[in-house]
Amino acid sequence: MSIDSPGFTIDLRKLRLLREVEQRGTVAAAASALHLTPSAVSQQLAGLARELDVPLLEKQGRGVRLTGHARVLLGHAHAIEAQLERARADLAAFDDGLVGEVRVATLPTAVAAVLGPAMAQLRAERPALRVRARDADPVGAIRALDAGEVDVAITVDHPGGPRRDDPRYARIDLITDILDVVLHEDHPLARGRTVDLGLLAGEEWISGNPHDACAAIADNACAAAGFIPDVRHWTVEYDALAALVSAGAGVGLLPRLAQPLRFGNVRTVPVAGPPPARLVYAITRAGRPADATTSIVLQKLREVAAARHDATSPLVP
Amino acid sequence: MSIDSPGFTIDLRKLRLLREVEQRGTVAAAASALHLTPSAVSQQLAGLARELDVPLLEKQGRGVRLTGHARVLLGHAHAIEAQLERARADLAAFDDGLVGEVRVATLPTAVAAVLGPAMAQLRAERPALRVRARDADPVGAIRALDAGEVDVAITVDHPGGPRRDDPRYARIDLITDILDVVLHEDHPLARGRTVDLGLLAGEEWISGNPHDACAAIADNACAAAGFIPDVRHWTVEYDALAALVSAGAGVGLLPRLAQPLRFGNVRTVPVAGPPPARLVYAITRAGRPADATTSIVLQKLREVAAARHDATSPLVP
DNA sequence: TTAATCATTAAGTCCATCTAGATTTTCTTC
DNA sequence: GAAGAAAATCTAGATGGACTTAATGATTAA
Repeated sequence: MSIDSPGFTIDLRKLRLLREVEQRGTVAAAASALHLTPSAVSQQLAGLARELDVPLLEKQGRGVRLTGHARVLLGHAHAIEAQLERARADLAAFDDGLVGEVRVATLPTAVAAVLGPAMAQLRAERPALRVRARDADPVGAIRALDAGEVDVAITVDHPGGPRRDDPRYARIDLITDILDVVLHEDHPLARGRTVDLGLLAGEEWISGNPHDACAAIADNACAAAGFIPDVRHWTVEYDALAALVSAGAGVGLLPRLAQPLRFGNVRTVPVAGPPPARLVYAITRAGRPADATTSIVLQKLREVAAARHDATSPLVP
Repeated sequence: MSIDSPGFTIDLRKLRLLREVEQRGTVAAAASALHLTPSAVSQQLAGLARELDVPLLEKQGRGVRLTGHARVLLGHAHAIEAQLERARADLAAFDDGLVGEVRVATLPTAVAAVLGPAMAQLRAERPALRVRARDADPVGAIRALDAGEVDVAITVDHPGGPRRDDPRYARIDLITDILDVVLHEDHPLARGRTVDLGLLAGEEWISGNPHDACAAIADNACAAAGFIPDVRHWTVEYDALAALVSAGAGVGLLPRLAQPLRFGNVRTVPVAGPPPARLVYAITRAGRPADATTSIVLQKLREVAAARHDATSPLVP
């Protein structure tokens, strides 16, 4: 349908004219109230009636009377004008961060620790500010951010991702997610308070997604301990990695955010010395000053992360 | 506020452009879908952003991205377009008598017998067809009908009212409302099966509103019986007339629609011979064929009146 | 009957919107 | 890295819709 074909839309200005005629009783009075000539009002309403193919005005003495069609139409006009008024109010409220939708791409593991609590608090504090969350791995998160599909991404560094000082983005560090060793409960080191990674040089290793930060961090940690891990298995899901350990297939490293595990025969043990970790941060496009809504979500994420950090996952300096 | 001042209304066509840009992703695609040039879409959206004083589009690579403001606006646009769609549907349904409002002016006494039951049935059968009722005496009813304030009047003939064959109106007879004599229970004739009016020639009479049909009918009935009643009291409300009889102030005639009375010491007795009566009818303007909604209400009134007529108030031939 | 009020029509003016072409920016490809 | 393609925007000019003025017809009031 073409944009100027009849019936494409209804001109709200004409509805306004009709409403004014209803309230003031005559075309002339409506025209005067709107600073128009009666001729203009008459022509516009005749045009509206033609577009809709219904009679709107009937002659009544030397004045006019609204038809039943016109009254039906006006019933909706009131609703539409009210909706427009709400739209206008919401546009203003958007600038104050009271109304709007902020789209967030997040690491699945960050939902429980950060995004979920933040959304719960925001829902209570600002009911008209909606957060729309979606899962994304680090690659997908940055891609969605670049494409404008999301306003905020909660993610970690990954190979090929933007550098920390990339001017196209603004970051807020949220929490340091420490990686622990995952061992079967029968493993000789499973009961230790910490584990020296070097002692696991001879084990069969289970690695995460090679595109993910965890795999690289694990490799680096092993390299620092002086060996290259013998990776026999790859998984994308942390749960699958834990399941493999549970089955005795090998050992691995798992971020604390993905814990606790649901396998009774698996133990997680902190790494001895400086812990391998990944920094979870929120990142936004840095073009111009962010919307108030986005700033509020970021601030809430920072608050929630700070509380969480005190509890379980100390930031490394 | 002038009709073309900024903020008077929002052009729905521009909202439609914005929605198309949202769905298709680019200005060019939206323009193509609407058979316009990209230039036109760009200019219109720039104008909308200027009118609303909010940014709607941001540059994103070589394309554009919608701002948070734009998404807030579009949330309302969906609601508005849905409302417009409903308006269009209702305009069509009006012609089928499914949707609309019919305004009725009615004799107060006709509500219980005719209009009330008709409204109840219509509410069940056609929930979207609304009847708006208001009280009116015969003079006010015709005046409201002429002024276009109501579509139907339920009334009776009155002095100065339109003649039965007035071409400006169309009538539908509803019920013949017979007038009975009202007597105090101690009156010697109060226990009779009928009363000969001539026997009441010496009584003090209580009359209704002189502008009302009842007063004229009573006068005529008395004249036919060979006397002119000695009217000592006038009332507008039937209830007041009955109260006067109850107080022993005199006798009178009361329409059957106003009965039963709430005074225990008052009796109503039919007039002997041809009963004085007033014809209750529905009347509409006769200019052009009535709206389907109005016709449906009239038809329902006729049905209800026919049923009522069988029960209590036989039509005189 | 005359005058006044109201709506509508006809004709002309003016402004918003559209098209066409040029420009700028950005992405892709060689 | 250069060239080309794609996208949006800008400018200028054309077009159509909306408004005004003036005239007409109908109705009411005096």
